[in-house]
Order: sequence, then C-alpha cells, then structure tokens
Amino acid sequence: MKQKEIYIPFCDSCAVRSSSVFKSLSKDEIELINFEKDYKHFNRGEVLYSEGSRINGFFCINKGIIKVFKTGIDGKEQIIRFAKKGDIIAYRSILSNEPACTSAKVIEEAFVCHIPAKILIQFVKENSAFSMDVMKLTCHELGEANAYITDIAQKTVRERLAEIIIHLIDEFGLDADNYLNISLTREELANIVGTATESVIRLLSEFKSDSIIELKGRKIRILDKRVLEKISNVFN
Amino acid sequence: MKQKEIYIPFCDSCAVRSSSVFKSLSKDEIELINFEKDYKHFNRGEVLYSEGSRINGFFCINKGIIKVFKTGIDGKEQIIRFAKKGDIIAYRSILSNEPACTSAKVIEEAFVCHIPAKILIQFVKENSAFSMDVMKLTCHELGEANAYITDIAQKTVRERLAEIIIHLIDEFGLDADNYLNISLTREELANIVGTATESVIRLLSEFKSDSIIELKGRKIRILDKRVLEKISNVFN
DNA sequence: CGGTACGTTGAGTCATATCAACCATAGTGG
DNA sequence: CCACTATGGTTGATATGACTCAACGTACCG
Repeated sequence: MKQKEIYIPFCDSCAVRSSSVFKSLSKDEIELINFEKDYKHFNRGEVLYSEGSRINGFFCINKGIIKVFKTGIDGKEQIIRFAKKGDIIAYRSILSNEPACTSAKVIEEAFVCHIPAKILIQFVKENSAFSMDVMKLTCHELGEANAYITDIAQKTVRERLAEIIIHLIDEFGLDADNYLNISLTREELANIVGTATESVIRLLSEFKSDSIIELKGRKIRILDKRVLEKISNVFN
Repeated sequence: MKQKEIYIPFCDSCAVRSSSVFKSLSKDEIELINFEKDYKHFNRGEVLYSEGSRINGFFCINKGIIKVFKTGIDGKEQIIRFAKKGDIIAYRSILSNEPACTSAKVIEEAFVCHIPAKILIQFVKENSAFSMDVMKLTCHELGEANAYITDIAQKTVRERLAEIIIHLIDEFGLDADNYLNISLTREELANIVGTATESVIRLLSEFKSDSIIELKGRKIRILDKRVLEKISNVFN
C-alpha cells in the first residue's frame, strides 16, 4: 500500500467549518483541534472503528463516503446512516461513554480528521453554544432514527426501497446526467432497506422496466422522482 | 371528569431526583423548576402532546406509564418507547428546536410535571454537568434506536415479540406472581413489535401452549424467561 | 339493552425469503 | 498467459411468514 502525499487541511479554512457542528467554536478552539487532530486516508472497504470497541476520538469527514452500520444476525450488516463531507461520526459513544454501538466502513475513498475524545468533551463542557449544536445534532439524529423505525416496521420492501433512493438523492444529489452521486452494491442497498439482496435486484429491475430508473452497473440514473415518491408513500 | 385532590410533590424531595437526569442540578436550580413547573394528572388514553405540534415544555413522569409513538401509514401507531417514573419526554423537540416528531399517550394513569422549555434550555447552557447528563441520555436513546432498527429489519415477528417481552420485564419488572408490571392491549403490543394485532394474538397463544407464558386478560405471566431469550436471539 | 372496544380464530393470499444455479469481472499466483 | 478464486450480479423455482379479511365471541358501560 503506497503512501500518498497528503496535504493536511487547516481546520480554520476548512470548507466544512461554517456549515458543520463546529460553527460556534472560537478561533482558538479551532486552532486547538487543528493542532490535536490526525489526518487520515482510507480506501474503500477499510474500517474506521468497530462495534463494541472503546473510542478515543471522533472523525470528521473531509472527503469521501462512510457507511455506519450495526452487525446483526449472522453478521448481516444493517446500515444506519451515511457520513459525508462535514459530517462527524463516533461522537455518540464518546458522549454517552459507552463502547461503540456501530461500525464504520468506507464506501468511497475517504480523507478524514481524527480528533481526540477529550477535546469533544472539553468543548461540550466549556462552550455552551457548541454544546447546544451537538445536542441539536444528536436530537435530530434521534428524530430520524425514530422515523426510520416506523418506516421499517410499517412499510413494504418496495416502498422502503423507493424511499431510500429518494433519501440518497436528497443526501448525495444527482450529476449532470441524473446519475446518483453514490455507488452502492446491491447488498449494501439491501442492508439499508433491511431485506435480501435478491429482493433489491428484483425490485430495481422492476423500477427499471417501469422507466423510473436506469441501471448502469452500480450507477442508478433517476428518470422519475415523482413516481418514486408516490411508491414510497412519503405523504402519510 | 371530577377533579381529584392532588398533593403536589416538591422537586427537592422527589423520589426520582437522584436517579434521574436532574441529579446534577443545584438546590437553587431545583427550586426554580419547582416554582415554574405545573403538576398534572392524566387518565388512560389522554394525550400529553401530539406529533407535529410545537412544544413549550417537557414532562417529567412522577407516576404512571406513557407510550411515545409515531403515527405511520393509515394512522397505525408505532410505539417508540415507554416513559415511567423518573423519565422525561418531549425534551428532544425542545433541544433540536423542531416540532414534536412523536406523540405521547397515557397507558396507565399518570401524574406528571410539566416544565417550561426555557428552563431546559437555560440549564443546558449554564450547567455543564446537567448538559452532559442530558447529552448522555440522548446519546443512549440514539444507541437504543439504532439497535431497534437492526432488530426490526432483521428479526422475525416471533423473535421480536419475545424480545419485546424481555424488554418489558427488564423495564417494568414482575410482581410476586411473575406477572408483568405493565398491561398492554394486543394492539399496543403489535404496535411495538411492528406487526398485525392478529399475529401477536397467535404468537402469544403459541408461547402459552409452549408453557413460556400464561395469559390472564392483558396480564402476562412469565414462566420461562430463558426460552424467551433463546427465541429472541439476543445473543447474536 | 344495545353499543363499543377488544380479543380470538379460520381461511386465503401475497410479498418476501430462501435455495440453487449460473454468469461476469477482476485480481492472483504459478 | 491461463487457470483459479473471490466477489458481485442475475434469474428461476419454491417455501412460508405474516397480512388481510371476515366472522364471531366477550366484556364492560351508560
């Protein structure tokens, strides 16, 4: 594995700073993170942290896509969420002082900063605006999790798959040709929806023959988002 | 509806204080809550707050049981969690500054304190120990939600029902005769598990003929928790 | 006494999981 | 360079868990 020449970004001028949870940190605090952080590169498939392990720092994604998942029955992954540029992961375990309840693995080559746990705790204690922002983030994620529970419990696989595709569109966007800006294996899609790989394959080709999407390997081209919304039952 | 004579408990000497999220509040802060709070009584079926509404305060349960749920397709409730003595609810919406993403309804006659939102925000900002405790609570709930997602996505209804019963045992305990200390309708059980009422009925009577439980109306008597654990696949 | 909410059971259907076979692709080592 | 292997994708056949619909029983309540 050859070492790349990596340019370490300064937190101060990091593009994600103003839009992320770090927006209320002072210049000094940002400087402290900048000093303490570790900049790392991960290839697809590499693991950032694993369920059950003690966490000594959290990650801020600078580039790339990470999947956060739990390992369920027979080692089947249940993908809980994705993290991309500007998102932070592994902060939950630090704050609740529990072992990690999820694992994180790279979907798309990633550059991430690793920031010591003590800094997070320190800032949460000392900077009430930052604390409030972290709180908001957590509470928001909790709200999303609750919605997800309801969806999985009540919707069919077909509805969920449609909904997931919509979520992916909203989170990662489409390129000029309407291709989804994230590539997932069928198995990964199945592990979000909570179903079997074969079911995803069948439903995708169903969507395809209904001219809702087009498929080119792992790339999904969106032809009709409206129909997807209809299928997914979003308005209920 | 006749008005009962209610004795309003003082927060200072409230039994739940030391074991709850309020444990790091000072005497003055507790006094402030005590002064600002509203003590309310709710009968079974009454609603504390509804999904989508703005919340101007959170609730601390002094006695009784509340179900927290989301309303899904066709108005079907998905029960997210229960709240009992010492638990607080509706704080999430306040902290994330979003409308309520759940509703709360009484399962078992309840006495609750209603505390203005501004107090929560104030204390979170001013008292870092309290802030940390709230953060821990939120993060813990988030971890539970993630586990729940994995369960619902991967386990069968049978496994989930067994698991839910175990959770209820752990959360509400058993009386001297091994009866579960919470009474739910079949429909409510179904709305936790995420299945149809009829399925719950069938599985319960299956458990019964396997001598795992006994049924006396809504009361469930636990005969063999071990087998339930086995069925629920907890160790995976 | 009728009404309403809850509980139970049976029968039929359907969505989805499972199992199995097969193809395509890419990387590996001899 | 080719066989070899691993991984991912696809399709078909079959099994079945769980839902739906429907009928009916039960209990409580004003």
